[in-house]
Amino acid sequence: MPRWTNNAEKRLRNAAAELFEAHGYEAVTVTAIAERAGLTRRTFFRYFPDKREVLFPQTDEIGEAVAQAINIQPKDADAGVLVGEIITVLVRAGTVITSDRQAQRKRQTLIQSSPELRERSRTKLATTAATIESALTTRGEPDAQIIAAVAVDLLRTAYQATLEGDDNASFAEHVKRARTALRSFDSYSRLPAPVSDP
Amino acid sequence: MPRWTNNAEKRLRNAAAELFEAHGYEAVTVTAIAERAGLTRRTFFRYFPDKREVLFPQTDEIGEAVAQAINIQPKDADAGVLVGEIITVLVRAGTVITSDRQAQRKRQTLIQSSPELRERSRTKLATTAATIESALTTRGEPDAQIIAAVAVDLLRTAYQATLEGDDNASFAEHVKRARTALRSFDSYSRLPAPVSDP
DNA sequence: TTCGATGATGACACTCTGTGCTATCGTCAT
DNA sequence: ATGACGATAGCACAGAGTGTCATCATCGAA
Repeated sequence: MPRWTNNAEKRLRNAAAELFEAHGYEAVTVTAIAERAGLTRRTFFRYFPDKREVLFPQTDEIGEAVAQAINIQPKDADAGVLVGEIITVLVRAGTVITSDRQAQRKRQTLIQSSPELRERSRTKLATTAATIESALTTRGEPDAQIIAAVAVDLLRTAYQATLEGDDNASFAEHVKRARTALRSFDSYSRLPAPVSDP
Repeated sequence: MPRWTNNAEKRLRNAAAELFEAHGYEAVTVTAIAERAGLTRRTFFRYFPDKREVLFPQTDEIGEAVAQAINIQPKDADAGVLVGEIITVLVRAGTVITSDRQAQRKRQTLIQSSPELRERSRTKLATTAATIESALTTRGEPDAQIIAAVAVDLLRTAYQATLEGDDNASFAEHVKRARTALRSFDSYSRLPAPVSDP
């Protein structure tokens, strides 16, 4: 029979979660995590490139899903259609993610408690944005960067709003609300000289 | 007479810049920077909280400027007006920042060369977004978070486009283009079930 | 001038992260 | 058995960041 149940990676993640919850992220050392998992410090770093990563299991599933949806679209789809698809996928993903609000709230609280973790969280979202941007660029979309960035903003803000709200507004509703707010950016441009823009 | 010219902070920044340019960010040790500046490792950390920060001198000037512009507006200004002000200030700031393209290109190349520096760069922008969001929230704007996030996205993407482009498009033109691209987010929502949305 | 306070710097020790390298142990096919 | 192989332990090391104390220059007051 195997030494233990052998899911070293899972054991490490569980140990980390328990210790972080008890003492906070910074107070917990990698050695402590490894020992609680019955392993060695060195082994920890064979499963995770660094200490933060033990809290971010996912590969960029959302970004991949969005890229997939973009690639499926017909060649002549314009930006409006592509964005519509992006939003659809994001709403689906966001709804799934926020299904167990209590667990996500705890996780989010932990992440927000440490600058290191906040930075890593931003990096993950940046990766998602990069994935989306790449898919859009492949299709020749000239404004891929800003579109991808805003899409991820919608995901993030709706995610947080869904978790923070005591009300029962759905993720989709928060996305819709945020999209509406974007209209503020489309007003008549009152810059130095309003040249021509009927 | 003072030991040297005593601008310890400036000396450290210069030393760091020179060494980074010569050997890359990661290859340069804090000790090396300090010694080149005629100081000690320990002194370095008295001027900068960490190694990355030696490359990010600014206090959040842009965020403050935007917040200032927001606070000036009359009480009854709606989101469209506020966003207009935000854009105006961002365009001014962006134009100034991108005035010496060559220097900024070098700086940006260095930052992009290291994951640590990319993360820190994102953190700085997140700070700017937080400043703007706070100013908007103070005014009772319910969509402060998404508006602030998108505003910073405009700043960042236009900044990068301005630096990367060999053409002579201005920062303002890049912002305008990106704003136009945001219209894609305002299309009819074609989600699961189009319930009621005339 | 001398003294004492003050602020900046040096010097040292220490913890923790992250990494390379080697040895060891268990498992499995032959 | 035996040998190959994958996972883990064990060790050593560099570098980041921090706390603490000593030292030194400067400057105002007696």
